[in-house]
Amino acid sequence: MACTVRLVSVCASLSVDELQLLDALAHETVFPAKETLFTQGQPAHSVYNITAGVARLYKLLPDGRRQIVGFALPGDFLGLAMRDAFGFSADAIDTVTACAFSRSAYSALVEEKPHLLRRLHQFATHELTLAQEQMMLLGRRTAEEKLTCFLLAMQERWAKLGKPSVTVPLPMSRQDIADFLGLTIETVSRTFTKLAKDKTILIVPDGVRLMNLDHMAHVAA
Amino acid sequence: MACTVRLVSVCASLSVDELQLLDALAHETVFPAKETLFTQGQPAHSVYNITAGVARLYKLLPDGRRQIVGFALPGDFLGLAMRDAFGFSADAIDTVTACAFSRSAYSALVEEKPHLLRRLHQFATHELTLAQEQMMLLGRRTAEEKLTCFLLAMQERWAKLGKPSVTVPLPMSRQDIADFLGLTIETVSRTFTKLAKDKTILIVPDGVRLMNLDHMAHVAA
DNA sequence: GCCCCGCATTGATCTGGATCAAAACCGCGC
DNA sequence: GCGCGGTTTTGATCCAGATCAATGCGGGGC
Repeated sequence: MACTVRLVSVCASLSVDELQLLDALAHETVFPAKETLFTQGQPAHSVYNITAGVARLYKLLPDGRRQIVGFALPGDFLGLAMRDAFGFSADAIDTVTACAFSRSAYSALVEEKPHLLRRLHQFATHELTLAQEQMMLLGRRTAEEKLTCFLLAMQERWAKLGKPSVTVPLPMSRQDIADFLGLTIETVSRTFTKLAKDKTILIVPDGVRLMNLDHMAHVAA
Repeated sequence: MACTVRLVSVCASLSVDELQLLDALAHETVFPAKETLFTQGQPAHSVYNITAGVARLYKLLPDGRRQIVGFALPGDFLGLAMRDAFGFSADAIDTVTACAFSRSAYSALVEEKPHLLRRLHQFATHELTLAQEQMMLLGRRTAEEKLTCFLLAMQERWAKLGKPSVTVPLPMSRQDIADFLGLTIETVSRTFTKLAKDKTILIVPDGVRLMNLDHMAHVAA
């Protein structure tokens, strides 16, 4: 497994021989941009560990309203929050590569490796903390605060993956950002424009440069 | 430990001797209505298992805006989503009794009892699923849908605790409901009035009677 | 019983963000 | 380079829910 995210991912807790066990179970899969990894409600035969690319994770209402519950970056694990069926859909934003594990084999391994379970539990509680932060954002923040928090959070996430920079890549569309922040595409666009006019950010191709981190951190509180 | 929530709680996974170990660690604590269990950012010396009453779990912004991230009912475990400090505050809505465990003793026990860890992990992933559901609600649903979903969810939760009934107790204030649903108290009140006029619900002291479950389930989708 | 006092309801008005509607941009294929 | 389809930006208007402002109501203390 030529895994470039080993140190930040679930696998970081494992010994060499445990990794070999895991290797035997994993099959690396490539999903081209826009392809579906899995769909909400579908029986969860596999779980995934993203190794490259970005995926959007979302829930749909019957009338088509969409809420993106998260963006999965390299190192993220998909399959924590499901019993038999996936609780959300996932699709590739750019080209995504992922380690897929059959759920039964993965469950069996987790049973007998408490290290791995502890690591997964850490991931789950971290996700839960982020989800609660997102509830605050969705329920109580203004459009400008939402976008500011989002940009800072994305910078932070890329930084943890070894790409610390004030230039933040944004591979997702404006519509995706809107559906993540509980806004419309027009409001997201207008808010980007406003932050750019304020010289808080500079809009660059496929991303944004953060020009006034102090001010942004203050808005995000 | 005269624990009335044993079957639905974390403890359900334990054997008799493990329960005795846990008993030795627990001290039952009573919090009168409005008292604080713990505060966001405070070092987390204890974790809690609610045995009676209802607590509100919330985050505050520096300017006072509040988001309630959940209501803790009997059987709920508080202390999943924190590293060293609590990620949210909790206070008693009515009289709350809880089993408190010192965090260090609890961590040590979890280390050596994979049963308990697996159970905690189940709780965490369940919480995560609920949190994602709440994101959908906060980001994409209308006021009427929000309240309808909330009332159905509360009914479900009381039912799982052995109180199945179309009369749903609501010990929390209108302001609490507003801060949970990302609305104002006025909108919550108006929406209650509208649902009552539609004969979807009947407002009773400290709660609500659900008069048209089919219609509510349809709105909640 | 009656007076508070904190909560809830109702009413009137305002507004942030949604909706509707063009334009502008930006690859990409030919 | 040019045309074309999808995305983004900008503009004009609208409206769900917020805000501001009384009024109502219920339970506890005396």
